Amino acid sequence: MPRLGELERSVMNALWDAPAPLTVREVQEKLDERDLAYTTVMTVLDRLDKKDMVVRERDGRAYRYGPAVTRDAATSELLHAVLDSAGDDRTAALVHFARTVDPSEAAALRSALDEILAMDDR
Amino acid sequence: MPRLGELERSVMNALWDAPAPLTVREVQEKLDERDLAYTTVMTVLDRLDKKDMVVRERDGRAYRYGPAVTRDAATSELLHAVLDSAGDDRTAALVHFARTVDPSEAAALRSALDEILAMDDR
DNA sequence: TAGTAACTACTACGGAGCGTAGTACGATGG
DNA sequence: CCATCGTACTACGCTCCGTAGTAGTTACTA
Repeated sequence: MPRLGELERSVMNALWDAPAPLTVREVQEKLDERDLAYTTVMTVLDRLDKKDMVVRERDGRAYRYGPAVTRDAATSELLHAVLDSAGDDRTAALVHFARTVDPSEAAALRSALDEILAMDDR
Repeated sequence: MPRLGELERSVMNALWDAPAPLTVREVQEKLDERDLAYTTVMTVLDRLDKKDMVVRERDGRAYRYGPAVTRDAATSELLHAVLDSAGDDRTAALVHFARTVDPSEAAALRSALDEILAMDDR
């Protein structure tokens, strides 16, 4: 997954927050604090499409855009990418990370790990 | 911590791999497969310095450059940055991540979490 | 002592990514 | 048939980064 710019990320967030695929117009309205031109939103969605971050489907004369992956999966992929870029010290980096996450998140993380490790043992 | 380019990352790796701070010349030699100009390496080190990724100290008429943070810490910071960019679903992203890490890394991660969570309980 | 080698500081340039948007053109509905 | 809405394509300026040259300073050496 390629890296996203700040506006691209906002658009993805809009798509992730929506219960169903959105048209360009609807995305523009969701971002109306930024007062973007219609074509700006179109360009961004087009780039996201080229990056395979969104899926588009025809709806009458317009397109509807939806996220190609869930937000969790996308973030998780990014985490993996960072880890891969770390080269050798993957484990060390993870341990460092573990020591610096928010406690409640640490707990969530551990219980998820417990589950998957338990399945492996079986 | 700012994002690094590919050459910048190679230079950081050279610094991380070295037991002590390196001069420009020494970094250039470590990267000699790439056959970079001396000044190219200088520029990169200069940029890394402006990004606070390295520390430089005088050594005679030359400078010696060392990493400003350990590799683990840098990677861990990046992981945090990714997580922050994820917005709401931090925990969900972590859970997704947990389910997709390499099993041996999952084990390492969990034992690190065990430690820190145990300390918190105390 | 004057030339050369080593090192730094500053400037430059081209390509890619991205925020931003305009124009041209086709379809559609009154 | 004309105005509206939507898409496709093009564009422009900024920043980052890989890459490097030049100018200037210090220091050693013949």
